[in-house]
Parts: sequence; structure tokens; C-alpha cells
Amino acid sequence: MYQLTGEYECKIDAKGRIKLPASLIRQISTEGAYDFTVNRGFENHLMLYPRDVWERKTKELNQLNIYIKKNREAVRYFYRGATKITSDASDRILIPKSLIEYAGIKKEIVLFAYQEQVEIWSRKAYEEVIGQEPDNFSSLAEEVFGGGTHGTDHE
Amino acid sequence: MYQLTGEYECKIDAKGRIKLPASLIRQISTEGAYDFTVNRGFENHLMLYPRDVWERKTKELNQLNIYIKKNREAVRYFYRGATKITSDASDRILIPKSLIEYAGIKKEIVLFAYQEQVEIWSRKAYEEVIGQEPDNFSSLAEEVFGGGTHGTDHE
DNA sequence: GGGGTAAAGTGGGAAAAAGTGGATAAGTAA
DNA sequence: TTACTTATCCACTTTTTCCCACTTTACCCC
Repeated sequence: MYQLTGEYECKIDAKGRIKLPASLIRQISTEGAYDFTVNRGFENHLMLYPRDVWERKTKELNQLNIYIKKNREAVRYFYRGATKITSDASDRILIPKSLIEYAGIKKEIVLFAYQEQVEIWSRKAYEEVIGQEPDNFSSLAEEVFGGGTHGTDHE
Repeated sequence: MYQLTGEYECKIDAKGRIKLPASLIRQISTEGAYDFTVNRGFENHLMLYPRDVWERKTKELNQLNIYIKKNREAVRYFYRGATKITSDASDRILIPKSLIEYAGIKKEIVLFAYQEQVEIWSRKAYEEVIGQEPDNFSSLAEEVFGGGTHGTDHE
């Protein structure tokens, strides 16, 4: 179980390679090459999962009965674009062209690590997302943090 | 459980390092290096949490199911910019560039410690926030602290 | 209050690590 | 085979980290 953290401004090179920041790598493992799976995220960004996280997620997914149409559609939706990738000797991963395009990535990107996955955003899109507060954030935060006297630092 | 207090005027150096005032350090622990997490605050300042405080906060947050859009947005919004940092031998912490920029920090900063966290402001922004208080502070205080139906329903 | 000592705060340099770009080799399909 | 894509490797540049040394402030004692 990971507890990844960090926001990294990175570049993607002409070949579609992203150098994973050393401090992110260190959170995942300590040696050798790193296996991941990338797929499409829900908001025009990409999701990057360490191998074991991906395996666990798909295992859960495989419990679903795909003879039910809704399940079938959901599974398909989750898998869309899913590609296994491995880092090279310089800790770089190669992102498939179709996914780069999906996320509107040009050169400047942001890696946003939290919980067990890493989101990959074009820098522009990331700044837009970060800049605006989600609807009902304060009431949700209140719920999550127990609604105590100092539940939110907000306002 | 901490009960931090203090307002400190500090400087950030050319490398983005902040020397944590000795009197603040003493409130947190007594020896060795100090682990923190910084992230973006809600009003163009930064938040600094001692390691254990951060862990407690995220623990609650991580219970949320991120396949629900509302939850996903909230989690992302809370985490935004979150980065783990450790103090060096001189009790300095290195603040990531992107966060320095977010908070509009140039050189003069203010550390404002209360409850379990420390807010990091550019001095200018801090003075603006503090400076505008007399206008509405009394009515705000009345609303929040004054009891009655409004004060306790949330925050 | 002044001088001395210790603690706190500041700055910068050098070594090591991280990041980047490109060249060459290996593999694939026409 | 040839043209083209993909992978592996190497070399250079930039950044980060760690350490040391100096300056300034605070505090104590005379």
C-alpha cells in the first residue's frame, strides 16, 4: 500500500519520454526497472499506476460479471488506453502517442502523485484544475474532517 | 496533538530555503531532523504540517472513494501541491519552486503558527490580510463566536 | 550597561545526483 | 533488403544536496 505524494513539473521530450523524478521513484521502490500501467484518466489527464497497484485494481474489476451490459461498459471504460510500460536505464517512461494526444500534452507537464497513483497532466490543464475550488468543497471537507471546530481552514 | 503558536518574520533565501525559527522548532520536537508536508493553502499562502498531523489528515481523506467525481475533486483539491520535505542540518526547509510562486513569495515571509499547522505567507500578502481585518473582524467574530443559531452549525 | 559567550540565522561552494539530448543498435514490417 | 520504428546506451548539462564557515542576535554575568 503506497502513500505517494508530490507535485512535479516535468518535461516530455520529442520521443514522448518522461523522466520520473528521483524523489517519486524513491517512493515506489529501491532498485531496478519500474513497471507501470498508464491509462486515460477521467478528466483529460492520464493515470499512472505502479505494477502491483494496477494488478490489484484489475483483480477487483475481474470480479464483475461482464455478461451484464453495464458492467461490461464500465470495465471497458476503465481499461481504455491501458498500456504496460517499463522505465529505461535513466528512469524514463515512454508514453503512447494516443494518450499524449488525449491529455493535450505538449511539452510542459505536471505529475501529481497522491494515494496510490500518479496523475499526468498537461501543465495548462493542471493549473486550471488546481485553480478552481470544486462545488460543495467546504461541506465535503466538513464531512471528512469530522465537522469539528477547526475542520476546515477554509474562508 | 499540537497547540502551536507564534508569528514569525523570516526570510527565504535564493535557493528557496526557510530557516525555521528555533522557538517554533522547539514546539514540535526536541531532536534530529523534522519531517513536514507543505501544500497550497486556500488563500494564496502555503500550509506546513508536521508529519504526524499530515498523516492523520490524509488518513481520513483516503477513505473516500475516488471513483465518485465529487470525492475525486475534493481529494485533488486538498492534496494540491503536497510535498514531503525534511529539514537540513541548520533547521531549514526547502520549499518547492511551484509553491513559492503560488504564494507570491519573494524574500520576506511570515510564518503563522496556530493549532496544528503553520501558514506560510509572503509578508506583503500577510499584511494585506491582517490589515483588512478591522473592517469586518468584529462582525465576523460576532457571527462565529457569538453563539446563537449561526455560530456553531459549521466551521 | 557593556563585554563575552553561546545560540540562531545566513550565505555560498563543491561534490554528487538528477535530468536531458542525442547516437547507435536492435527489432519489425513492407 | 530497406525503410522505419523502438529500445538501449552514453555523454554532457543542470540542479540539488550537503557541508562548512561566517554574521548576527540573544542572553547572562559582572
